[in-house]
This record gives sequence, structure tokens and C-alpha cells, in this order.
Amino acid sequence: MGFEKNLICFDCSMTSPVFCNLKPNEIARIDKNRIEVTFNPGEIIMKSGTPNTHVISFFEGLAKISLERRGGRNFILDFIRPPSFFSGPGLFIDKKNHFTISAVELCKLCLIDMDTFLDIMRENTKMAFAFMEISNNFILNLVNKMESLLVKHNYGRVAEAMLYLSRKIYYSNPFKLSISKKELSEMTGLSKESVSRILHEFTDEGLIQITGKTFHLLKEDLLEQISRNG
Amino acid sequence: MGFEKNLICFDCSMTSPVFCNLKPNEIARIDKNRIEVTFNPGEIIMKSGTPNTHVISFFEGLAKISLERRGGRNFILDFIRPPSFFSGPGLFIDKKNHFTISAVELCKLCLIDMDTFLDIMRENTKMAFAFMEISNNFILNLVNKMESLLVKHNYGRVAEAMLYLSRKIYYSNPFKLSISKKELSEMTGLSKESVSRILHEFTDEGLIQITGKTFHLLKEDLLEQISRNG
DNA sequence: AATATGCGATGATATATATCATGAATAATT
DNA sequence: AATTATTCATGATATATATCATCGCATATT
Repeated sequence: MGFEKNLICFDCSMTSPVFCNLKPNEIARIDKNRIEVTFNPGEIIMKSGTPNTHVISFFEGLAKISLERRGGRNFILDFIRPPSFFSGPGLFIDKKNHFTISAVELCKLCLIDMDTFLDIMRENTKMAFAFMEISNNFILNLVNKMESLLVKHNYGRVAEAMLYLSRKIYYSNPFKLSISKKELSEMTGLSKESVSRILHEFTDEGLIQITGKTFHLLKEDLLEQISRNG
Repeated sequence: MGFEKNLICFDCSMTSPVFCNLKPNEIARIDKNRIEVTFNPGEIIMKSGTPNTHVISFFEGLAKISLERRGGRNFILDFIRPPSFFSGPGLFIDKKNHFTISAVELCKLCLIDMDTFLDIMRENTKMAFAFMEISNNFILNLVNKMESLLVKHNYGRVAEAMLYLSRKIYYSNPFKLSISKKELSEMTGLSKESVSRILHEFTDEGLIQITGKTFHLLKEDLLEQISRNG
């Protein structure tokens, strides 16, 4: 039994923010130099510090990009929901991974050889520009996170996380939370105890309703206000 | 009296991390579409929120890139020392500036029309790759700042700032500080009172020596240790 | 079913750091 | 040189939030 390829490169590239710019022969090249992998929840897809040899094209699932902190308390920079693309910032610098990416829900993805990717980018300006756009979006997201850490406290950060999960990750309200309380604390940079307490307060005040793993945001406008001013 | 051009584009491009990749005709194009400006200390070069219409090629001086926080307490993401290049992350997204850049020391720089810049980048892959490298370096710097905010407190952050100023900004030890204590606090994300207190403690413990505006790092190894573990 | 293991909740306490308040020193303006 | 305005230093206080400790519940394991 070999490593099978179940995905069709052409179909996937149609929806990809980067590879949608490829010509047929370029898609063929990618197809020859890709590895299709499935990761179970909790498994590490890319470990910070290891060599950065591939870029990732996400096909299915939910993954998190996190920063390793001392004491095992990580910080989640962002989540990844397909269709999407990821390439580490070490690419042109030290060719190392600077983040740890791990699967939250079952993930299906392709690892694409870095050299192949760079070769194609050298020839395909459109793709290069799409790549830059993604890079810049990542920067804006980082800056946003930074602002949160700098000005918001407790309440504001939890409110922000709630809205983010509903709007950018689960695309629904109510939503069923697939991440743990610990991960919620790693999203916000707070301790898990603090997150617990604040979620409790939010339910007491009728802002949200939690039944098991299901979160229902009852007063989004108020949450937004707290997110902005808290 | 018009707006004179005193700098020679060719000389400048020799040292620039991005424009060193240009061919003569491309340099000529840049030369036609650039504005040469001088900024006095304190003056704003680019204001967060305004349209992002130009990229910057720094020729002389010292500038800071900062994030605006509510209450007038900004946060300094990085300093710029020539020869260097800056382009905002809003470039491909919303075409707005997301940071405020202001002069710390007298700055001489060129503003280069964004469309011209993009046109050239579309044709010149080498320059595009240099641009990506700079982008990624910016991300790594942001991530580093983020880690500091997340894990380091007081002492570690001030120690880090001291080492950074000596090694990356003034390239000397001792060095004469051209930034204010308030800016020191904006570099570290602390209150200026806290910065004062810690610098006092550092001098008491013989780690640094401050005479007027001159800072002398006496025990760099210890400062490094504090920066890592504090 | 019984036991173990881990995740989440909640109360009590400790502590880092901001804020406030005041005074000294330095720089700017007249 | 005199006066005003800024910047900086330092002590007292307040407070947000982490840490610690305990307990309950749910899920996994034997």
C-alpha cells in the first residue's frame, strides 16, 4: 500500500486563493510534487523550529497556528479553515518554521515542495501577488492580535473571541465549539480560569447561552461593544 | 523654488535592500516617480488610517513605526534606520496605512509612487522576492514583539530594549539615546514610571550606567539573561 | 460496574504593574 | 536672567489577573 492521492489537484486549485492563478502545466507540476496527508485532532502538522520545506494547501478541517511559549502555555495566532494556503515567514530568512500548526478537527491537506513552489512563483507573477496578499493579511491579523494584547483586558478579549469564533471559524450562531477551554485561553492570552469566570459572567448577564458545547451569542451588539471598549 | 532632488537615485539604489535589484531603465522610472522629503524630529511621515499611496525608501535618519492605541499611548513596533525600505501591509488589501511612521531624528527619504512600484515588481522577479523577504522579516519581528508581550514582564522587556537599542539602532555601546523615556515605554509596552524604576534598579545593580543621555551597558551577558528569562 | 484520568468550575490569595500624586530637574520661551 | 512648560523620578495606592487549591463532573480504562 502506497501513499494514495485521492484529491484532484485541478478541483482544489479552483478554490485556492493562491493556486487559482496557475496554468494547467503549473498545476501538473504541483501535482507531481505534492503529498496528501490526513491529521487527527491534536496532531502536529508543522512543529516550530523544524526546517521549513513545504507549503501547505488546506483542503478540509480546522487547524490552529500557534506560538510556543515557555511552560507549555501556547498562544494561538490564528485558525485555518479551507480553502486556504499557508507558508511560514521563515521561507526567505532562515528556512525554519516559526509557528506550530496543529489539527483541531480532522484535517486533510497537501504538502507542496518548497522549491517547486518558489520556481513556479518566479514565473507566475499573478501567483506571486496572491502570495503577497496572503502575507499582508497575515501581518494585519498579527497586528490586530497585538492591539488586543496591548489594550484589551479580560472581558474585551473573551467577547472578541466569541465573535471571532462565530463569524470567522464556525460561520454560524449558535455554534458548536470544537476547541477546548484551554484553547480558548490560548486564543485570548488569558488563564483558563479567567476565561471560565468571564464566560460564566456573560451567561449570567444574558449575553451568551452555553448548553454543553453549544454557544449561542444572544446579544452580539453588546459583545461587540465590550470587545471594542473592554 | 520647486521641490529639488538632491539625491542620486543610482547611488541610493546601490545600498537599498529592494532597489538593488533594479535594471538601469527601472531605476530611471523610479527616479521620475519619486518625491524627496525631509522630516524634522517628531513629525509624522505616514499617518495610520490615511490612504497608502507610496512606498518609502529611507536615506537618512531614524524613524519609528508605531501602532496607535487609545489614550494617546502608542506602541512602537520597530525603528527604521537607512538604508531601508518600507511598504505598508494594507498594500494589497485596503490600500490604507495601518501604522503611523514618524521621524525620531531628522529624516531624509523618498516617497515612491505605489503604481510605479507595483508595475516594476510585476516585471522584476528579483525585486519581488526581495520585497517578500522584507515582508517576512517584518512578520518575524512582529512575532518576536508578540512573544515579548506574552511572556516577558517588566525587567525582561527593559533589558531587551536596552540590548536592542545598542545593537540594532545605535550600533554602539555606550550609546547616546535620541528617543525619550516615553518612547522607551512605548517600545516595551510598559508605563513610563515602570521604565524609570527599572532603569534605576539596573543602575543600582551595576548592569548599566546612565549619564545624561548616554547609556552604557556594563553587563550585557546579564542583561541578555534577564531579557530571556524575565 | 468500578476505578482512574482529565477537563472544567469556583473560591481564596498573591503579585505585578498601572495609576495617581507630588516634587525635582531639565529644556524652552519670553 | 526669569518664568513657564516639559520631561523625568519616586513614593503610595489600587486593581486586574495569575496562581494555587479544591471539588465536581464527564469521559475513558480496566
